[in-house]
Amino acid sequence: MWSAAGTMKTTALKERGSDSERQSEPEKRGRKASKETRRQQLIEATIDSLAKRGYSETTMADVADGAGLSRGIVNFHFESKEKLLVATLQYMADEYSQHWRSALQKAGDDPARQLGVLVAADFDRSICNKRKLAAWCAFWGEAKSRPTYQALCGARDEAYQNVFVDLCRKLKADGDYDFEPVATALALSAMLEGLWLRLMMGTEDVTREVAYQAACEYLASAFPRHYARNGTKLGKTE
Amino acid sequence: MWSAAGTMKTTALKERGSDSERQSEPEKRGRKASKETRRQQLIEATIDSLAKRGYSETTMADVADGAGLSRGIVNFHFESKEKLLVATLQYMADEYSQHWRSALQKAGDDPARQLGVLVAADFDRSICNKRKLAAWCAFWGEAKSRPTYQALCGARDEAYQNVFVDLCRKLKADGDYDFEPVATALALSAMLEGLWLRLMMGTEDVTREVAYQAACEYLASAFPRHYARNGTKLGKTE
DNA sequence: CCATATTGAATGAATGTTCAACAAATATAG
DNA sequence: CTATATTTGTTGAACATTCATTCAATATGG
Repeated sequence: MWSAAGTMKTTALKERGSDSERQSEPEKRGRKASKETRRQQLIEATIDSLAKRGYSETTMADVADGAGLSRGIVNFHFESKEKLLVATLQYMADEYSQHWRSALQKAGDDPARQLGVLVAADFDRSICNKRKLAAWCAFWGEAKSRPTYQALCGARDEAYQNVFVDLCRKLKADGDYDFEPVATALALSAMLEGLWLRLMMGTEDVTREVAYQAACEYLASAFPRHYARNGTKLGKTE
Repeated sequence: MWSAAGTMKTTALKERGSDSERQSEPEKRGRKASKETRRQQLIEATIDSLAKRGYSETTMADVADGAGLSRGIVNFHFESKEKLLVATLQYMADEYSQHWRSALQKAGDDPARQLGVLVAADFDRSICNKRKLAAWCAFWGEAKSRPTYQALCGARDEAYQNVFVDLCRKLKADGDYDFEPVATALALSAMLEGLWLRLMMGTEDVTREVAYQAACEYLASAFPRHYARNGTKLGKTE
């Protein structure tokens, strides 16, 4: 399911010009799209607004304008602003989850390759871009005071964390390391999130490539018998 | 400094009851504190509100109530809500900066000890508690769309980052490692920030100790000739 | 023509800011 | 050392604005 739908959404949308699928002709007006399409359109407009104005200044009017629709329409498709935001967060969480699961599936059976692919997936353009990162961060800022957000907000959720722990365990057994798998997995996933934060801030000269390099540096440090310094994975026989 | 004054504020206050220094007697009313004290009191109330309600729901009324003062008072001491929030962020940034500089100063000349102390400082109760972390995160969420915040928002600012790079370089020379110092420093500081984020979310079973352990795990991985697995620093001669 | 999507103005609640009145501290005068 | 004046911190109500929500009217597709 997630692997089939993935191709349409995650490719080619460069940084999303926020007007990708909006045709320039007003096309009269009226109902031009299905219910689900309209919901998605509004969610995308919400992400745009979160990224451009931040959580506290995202208004229903801005979302509607961004989608090129009228004011009242959001309350029709989503019951309230709160519901809209929850749906948006759910949308992003699902997308993220699909993304890493899909990447993991394609990685084959080698744990070292699997972990490398997972880390690389985090820096894929389709999810790691200013727009999405800003939206994530907007929700993080509100998560502590909202239980509903908190549950969805860890992009790197429990399942993700368990996969990391599992892979760390396997690599430890295979490479005879003496680290503590749970702690190492936590350090790794926290680092990925921290790098996202840095990328979102946009300051300094931290680009996606630089951030990815830093992550690879960690892999090479923690699993020297599985990863080389240049970011490539060492062969199993080496 | 923080170690001397620390006893009063950072201990025993469980998580800051938000009414620590407010005496229960109304004390008539009227001006009971100096200008600077009052400003600080309002800033503390702002942090309380940010932590409890999040950025978007922090109101002037809530701040005033939290400080036990009247509505109009905030606009008297700070010109506007925006100025209050900037002052609050500045306050936290200064506190963080002082904290790590002070820790660094006490660490002596050994780079390995210096780095270890810096990492440990990040998990000190006085700055690493739910209240402060939540406030930081509230600002992070708004930083992208506000240049003023962006400049102050990296608790781990440029100076901090430079110290990390410098220490990584020294340790590399001393321990003959083959990592890239800039990338390693970035990975390390990003990981610290990511761990903060995890602590803030409060979910899972990530405690301050667990997070610190994860950070130490990284040190042991990246600098095996300087740090042991149990979190202690290896002697220079060993 | 029926069900439903869409519009846009009206509504009401929430909230930041202003300000006139007031009170406390400090200065000035007798 | 009192009494008065001046400055300055504080209050709380009034005001203006922003914004989510509602809804009657309208448009659209089947």
